[in-house]
Amino acid sequence: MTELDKFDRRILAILQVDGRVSTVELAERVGLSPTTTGERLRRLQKDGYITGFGARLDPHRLGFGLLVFVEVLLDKTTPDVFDKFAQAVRDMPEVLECHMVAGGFDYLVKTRVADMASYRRFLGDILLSLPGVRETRTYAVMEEVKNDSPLPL
Amino acid sequence: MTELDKFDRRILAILQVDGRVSTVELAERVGLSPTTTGERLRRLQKDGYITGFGARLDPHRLGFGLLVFVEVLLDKTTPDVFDKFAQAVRDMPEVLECHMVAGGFDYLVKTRVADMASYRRFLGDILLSLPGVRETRTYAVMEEVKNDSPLPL
DNA sequence: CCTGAAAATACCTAGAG
DNA sequence: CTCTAGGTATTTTCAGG
Repeated sequence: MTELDKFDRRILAILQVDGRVSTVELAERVGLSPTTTGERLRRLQKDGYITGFGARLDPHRLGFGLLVFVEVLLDKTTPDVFDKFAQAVRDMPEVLECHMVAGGFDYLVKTRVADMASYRRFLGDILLSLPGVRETRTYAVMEEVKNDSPLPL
Repeated sequence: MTELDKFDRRILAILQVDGRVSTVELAERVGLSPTTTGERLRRLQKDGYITGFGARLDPHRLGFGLLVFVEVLLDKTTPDVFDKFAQAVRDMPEVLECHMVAGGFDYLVKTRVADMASYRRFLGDILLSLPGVRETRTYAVMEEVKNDSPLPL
């Protein structure tokens, strides 16, 4: 678990984009033998650099035409509003991301829904019904300029 | 390219989480034969439902300890500021996501950097040096409550 | 859509540099 | 720590029903 050398970074960079390459092809693209490459790959997983593999899906083709960001402000009078909100959000399948931020609001929520009507339901029935939610600001995405870019290794 | 049935959705759901399962294991988990499953998988890729496969990496272990969101407001006097900004952002490896939004600002930028000093450099030397950037608001993430959640198929 | 085979490919171990 | 090489196990693929 010391440090990553040039080959490790190369492996990670390739795997970020082509998650399904075989060990032999990966080996020739990084310039090592399949055996060594396989060992490095296993080590990178064991040490937690690689947390998993997944397919990239096209949200628009799957009925998620609308991407929305929501800024959430909480009522900080109750003690454990933050934990409660965080746990509730983790259980919502519509929420793809949620981050606690420092600045003008408390949480930034990223969600994908079918359309504005669906989002209206999500906001009213689910998000605003949570205890402690004092205010929300909705920002609908008009154009996804860049999305799911790989980490610059 | 008609519609997705229950099996297709099951395949996509599994592949989102386990992008490297073999066709035979995928087959027994969805309850079809390997042959049929392989054909469906190929079709889902050809029709664009699956856009690719990738490894999920741990940003914190790779030197990206700080996640930051930036709201950007543009100077709308020049005609093509939007296109210029969008193209510049696409070429920045530090920027993981960028979306044009409707509401109080123009673009929402998601970036990962090593620390606050790195972000300071990114903001001053790169983002603010772009023509047409009138104002930015920075929100540093204190806790990543939820991240890269799969689409709820 | 399934079964059953063949063909290809992958992984794993052993042993040398 | 890395490579070469062979044997083993899987997987994929292509028949035909």
